[in-house]
Amino acid sequence: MARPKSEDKRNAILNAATRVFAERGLAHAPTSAISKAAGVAEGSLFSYFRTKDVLINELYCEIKRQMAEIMLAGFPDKGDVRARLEHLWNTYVDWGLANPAQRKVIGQLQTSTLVTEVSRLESERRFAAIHELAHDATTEHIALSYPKPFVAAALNALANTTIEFVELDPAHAADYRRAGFLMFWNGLSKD
Amino acid sequence: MARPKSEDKRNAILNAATRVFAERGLAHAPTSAISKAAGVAEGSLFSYFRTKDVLINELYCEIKRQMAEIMLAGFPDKGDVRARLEHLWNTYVDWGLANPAQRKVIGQLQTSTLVTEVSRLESERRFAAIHELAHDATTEHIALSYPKPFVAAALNALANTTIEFVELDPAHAADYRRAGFLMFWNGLSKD
Amino acid sequence: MARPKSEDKRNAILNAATRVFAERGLAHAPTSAISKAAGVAEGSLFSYFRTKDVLINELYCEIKRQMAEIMLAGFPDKGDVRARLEHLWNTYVDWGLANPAQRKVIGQLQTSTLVTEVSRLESERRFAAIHELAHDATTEHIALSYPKPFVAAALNALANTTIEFVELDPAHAADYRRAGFLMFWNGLSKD
Amino acid sequence: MARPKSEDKRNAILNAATRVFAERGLAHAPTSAISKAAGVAEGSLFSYFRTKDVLINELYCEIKRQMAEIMLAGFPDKGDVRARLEHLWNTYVDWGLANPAQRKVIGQLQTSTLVTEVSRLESERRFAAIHELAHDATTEHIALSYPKPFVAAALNALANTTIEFVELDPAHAADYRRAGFLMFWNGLSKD
DNA sequence: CATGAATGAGCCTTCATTCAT
DNA sequence: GATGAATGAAGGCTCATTCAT
Repeated sequence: MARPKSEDKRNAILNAATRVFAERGLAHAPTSAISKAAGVAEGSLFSYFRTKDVLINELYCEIKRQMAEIMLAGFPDKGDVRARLEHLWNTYVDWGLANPAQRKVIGQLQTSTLVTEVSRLESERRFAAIHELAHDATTEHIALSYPKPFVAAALNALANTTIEFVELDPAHAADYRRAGFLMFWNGLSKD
Repeated sequence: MARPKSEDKRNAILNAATRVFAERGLAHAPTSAISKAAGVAEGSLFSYFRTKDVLINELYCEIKRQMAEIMLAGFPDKGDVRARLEHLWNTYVDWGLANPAQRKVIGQLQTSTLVTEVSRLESERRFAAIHELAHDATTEHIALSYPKPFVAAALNALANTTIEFVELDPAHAADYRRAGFLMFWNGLSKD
Repeated sequence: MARPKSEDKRNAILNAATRVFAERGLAHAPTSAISKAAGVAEGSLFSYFRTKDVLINELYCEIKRQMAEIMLAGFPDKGDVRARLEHLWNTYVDWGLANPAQRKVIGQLQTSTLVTEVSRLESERRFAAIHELAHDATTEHIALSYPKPFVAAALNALANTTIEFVELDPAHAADYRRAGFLMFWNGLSKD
Repeated sequence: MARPKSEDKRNAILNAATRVFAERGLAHAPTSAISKAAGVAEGSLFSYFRTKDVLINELYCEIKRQMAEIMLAGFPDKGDVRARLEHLWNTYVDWGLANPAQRKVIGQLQTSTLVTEVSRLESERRFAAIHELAHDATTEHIALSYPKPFVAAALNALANTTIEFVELDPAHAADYRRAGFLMFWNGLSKD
C-alpha cells in the first residue's frame, strides 16, 4: 500500500481542518488546533501531510473531488441539455447546502495564494470533464453561443450566489434553487 | 504644528498593502513588507492604522468605496432599466480590468475572516443604494420575479466571471463584456 | 508519551529569571535573556509560563513559598512567644543572607504592578498562618497592644533593614542579627 | 539662568510622571503618557529631561528633597532626642499620608535598577544630615547602642509600615502613628 | 508509528528618541 | 522653544516543524 498509515486518521485530519478553517478562518487556524480537533498528536499531522501547505492543497483537491463525485452521481446521460445542466445545478446547490463548512472552506481556498496552480488545474480538469459530459452526444445547440468554460463558470457563480441566499433564508430553499436555475438557463439562450 | 499626518502617506500605505496583498496573498504579507513597499518606517504604518486588522478593514472599505464611486459616475438616471443595469455592468467590468490588484485583493478580503461584519455592512449599504437606484422611479417591471439583492449578487458574480475570462483572453474583452451582460440580462428578463 | 514536561526545566527557568531580574532589574530583563540563562529555547519559556506576567507571578509565589517553608522548619511549637518570634526572625534573616538574589527580586516584585492582587493574597495567607502560629496556644500576652499584622509587618521591615546592614558589613552579621531582633522585641514588649 | 525653559513646565512633567507612575506602575508608563498628562508635547519632555532615565532619577531626587524639606520644617532644635525623633517620625508619616502618589512612586523607585547609585547617594546624604541633627548637641545617650544609620533605617522601615497600615485603616491614623512611634522608640532602648 | 515537548524564525506592536515644521 | 509625526530597535509571543521518547 502506498500509505501505510491509517486512512481513517488521514480523513479525520482533513475533516478537522475543514471544521477549523470554517469556524476560525484560514488565518487563525494553527496546525495544533487542527490536530487537536482531529484527536491526533500535533506531530502526527505531519506524518500524513508533509507541511501545512500540503494539507491545504490536499484538502482543496479532496473537497473538489467530493463535489464532482456527487454531481456525477445519477447524471442523466440520456437527458437533454437542460436536464443535464439542471442536474448539475441541483446537485451542486444541494451539496453546498448539505456541506456548509466545506463550501465556506472552498470559498476561502479559492482566493488563497496557498493553493497552488497545480492543485487548481487538477481540479479544474475534473470539472471540465463534467461540463463536457453535459454537452456531449447532444444535437441541441442551445447555449453554444457562449464558450463552454464560460458557461461552466457562470453556472458555478450563480449556483454559489443561490446557495448563499438559501443559507440566509432556508425556508425558501426550493424557490431559490429553481429561480437561480431559471436565471441561468434563460441567460444561456441568446435572443 | 509639526509635520501634519499626511493623507498622501496614508494612501501610500493603502496602495502598498493592495500591491503586497495581491502579489503575495494575505497570508504572506507581513506589515514590514507593506511599510517597506510604501516607503515608510515600520512604526509609521501603525500610526496611520492602529493594527494590521484595522488596515485590512479600512482597505476593504476604501476599495469598495472606489468601486461604488466609479459605478455611480455617469449613471443614466433617465435611462431605462436595461441601460441602468448595463451601466453598472460595464463600469464594474471596466473597473475590474483597470484595477486587477484591487480586484484580486477584494476577492481575498471578501472570503477572509479578518474583515469584520461592520465593514461588510457599511460597504453593502453603499451598494444597496446603487442597486436601489437601478430600479427606482421606473415603470418597467422586468426582472422583478427575482429579489433585488439576488439580482445584485448575480450581477456581481457574473461580472466577476466575465472579468476573469477577459483577463485570460484580453483580445476579446469587448465580446466578453457584451456576452456576459447579455447572459445576465436574458437571465433576468424571461418569465 | 513524548518527553514529559520536566519540572527541572521549569525550575531552571524560574532560577534563571531570579538571576536575570536580580542582575539587570525587572525593567531590563527580556524573556530572551531569561530563556538563554536557563539554557532553553525562547519559545520553551512560553510553554512553561503562558506569558511573561505569569512567569513573574509564579516566581513571586515560589520565592514566598520557599521563604515560608524555611521559616516553618524547626519551628519551636513548645517555646514561648519570644522564642517563636526569634525563630522567625533568625530564619528570615538567614534566608535573606543566603539568598541575596531572591531577596533582591522579591523586593522588586513587592513594589511592582506586575504582581497581581491574587498572587499577593495567596502569599500573604501563607504568612498569616505562620504569624498566627507565633502566638497561638500561648498564655503570654506580651505585644498584644499591637495588631498582629502590624507586628508581622514590623518584623519584616526591621529584618530587611537588618539584612541590608549585614550585607554592607558581613563581619558583624551575628551582632546585627541579634541587635535587630532586640530592637524589634523591645519595641513590642514595652507599653 | 541655567534653565531657560519654564520651571512650571518642568514641574508639570515631574508631577505628571508621579501621577502616571503611581497609577500605572513604572513598567506601564510610556513617556508619551507622561507628556500627555503634563499637557506638553511628546518631544518637549526631552528638552527638559534628556532621557527617560534622567527624568526618573531627577524625580527620585526631587521627591526625596521634598520629604527632607518637610521633615526639617519646625525641627525642635532645642528638644530632647525623643522629641526630635518623634518630630521626624510624625512629619514623615504625615508626608506619606498627604502624598500617597509620591510615596508609592518612591517605593517603586527605591527597588528599581533605573535609579543610579549616584542619585541614591545624593539623597542619602541629605537624610544622613537630618539624622545627624537628631542627635547632635545632645547629652542624652539613649539609642546609641545601635549605629545611627541603622536607627535611621529602622525609623524609615517602621514608618513606612505605619503609613501602609494607616492607608488601609485611615480612621485609626492617629493611633497607628503613635503606636508605631512607640514601637520604634521602645525598640531603641536596650534593656 | 504515535506522541507532544522543544525549537527558533518571524511577526505585530510599542515606545524612547529624533527632527522637520 | 514647542510640536507631534516619523523612526526603527527591541520585545513578547505564535506556530510550523523536528525529534527524543
